[in-house]
Amino acid sequence: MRTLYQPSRDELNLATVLHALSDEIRLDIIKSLAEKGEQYCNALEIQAPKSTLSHHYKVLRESGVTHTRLEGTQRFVSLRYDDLNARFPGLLSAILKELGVKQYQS
Amino acid sequence: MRTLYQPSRDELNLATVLHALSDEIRLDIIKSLAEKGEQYCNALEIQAPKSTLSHHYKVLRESGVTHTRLEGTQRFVSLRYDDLNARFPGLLSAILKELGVKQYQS
DNA sequence: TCGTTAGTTCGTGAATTATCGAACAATAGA
DNA sequence: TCTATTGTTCGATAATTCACGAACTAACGA
Repeated sequence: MRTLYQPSRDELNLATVLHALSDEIRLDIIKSLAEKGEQYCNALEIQAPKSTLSHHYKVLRESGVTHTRLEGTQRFVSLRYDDLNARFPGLLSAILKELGVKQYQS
Repeated sequence: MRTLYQPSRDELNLATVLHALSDEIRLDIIKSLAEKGEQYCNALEIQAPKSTLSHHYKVLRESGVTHTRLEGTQRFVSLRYDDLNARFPGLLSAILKELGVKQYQS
C-alpha cells in the first residue's frame, strides 16, 4: 500500500474509536504502545499470525487511534495520544488505567 | 424472560463495555438516559422498530452499561453510572462529554 | 375476562468482522 | 543482483452482530 489512510483529528468519530478499542488483541497493542512508545509492528511481540496483526493495525490506524510512519521496511506505530486527548478528553487515560499502564511513554 | 442477566461490578469487562458503546443507536440511548435519568424503554423515543431496540437494550444490559428494573409491564432502564465510574474511572464522563451531555441526571 | 400496553423472543437474511495461509511488494544489506 | 526482513493484500471461511416482522408473554385496567 502506497498511501496510508489516517483520519485527521477532526474526523475522529467516537463510535468508530470505541469499536477499534473493543477487541482484546487491539487493547494489547494499545497497552504495549503506551508503555513502550512508538514501536515497529514486530517489536510488540503480540502473539498472533502476521496477517491477523496487520488487520488489527489497520483497524486501529483507520479509526485514528494510532499513527503509522513508514521507515525502510518497517512501519512505526504510535498512539495518537494528543489527538485522542484533544478530541475525547479523558477517554484514553481511563482506558490505559484499566490496562494497568502506569506511565504513558510518548 | 424471567431473570435478566446483569453482570456484577467486578465482572465488568473493558472490551465488552467498549463494544456496547461503539454503536450510534446505543450511544443515543446512553445520551438520553444520561440526560433524563431512569426511563422506561418507550420513553426514550429512539427511532427504530421495537425488536431492534430490544436487541440494543440487551447488549447494553449484558455488558453492564445499563441496569434494568421490572415494574409492571414496563422495564425501567438506567445508566450504571457509579459502577462504571468505580470500575473505569473517567470513561463514562469522557463519553458523555463527547455526546454533549451537560449534566448527568441520576 | 377482554383489551391494551410494554417489551421479549424467534427466525431469517444481510452485513460486518475476525482469522490466517499464501502470494506479493518494498527496502536494506551483502 | 540475490536474499532476508517487514509487513500488506488476497481469498476463503467462520463467527458475530444487526435488522426487523411476526408471534408471544406478562401485567394492568375496564
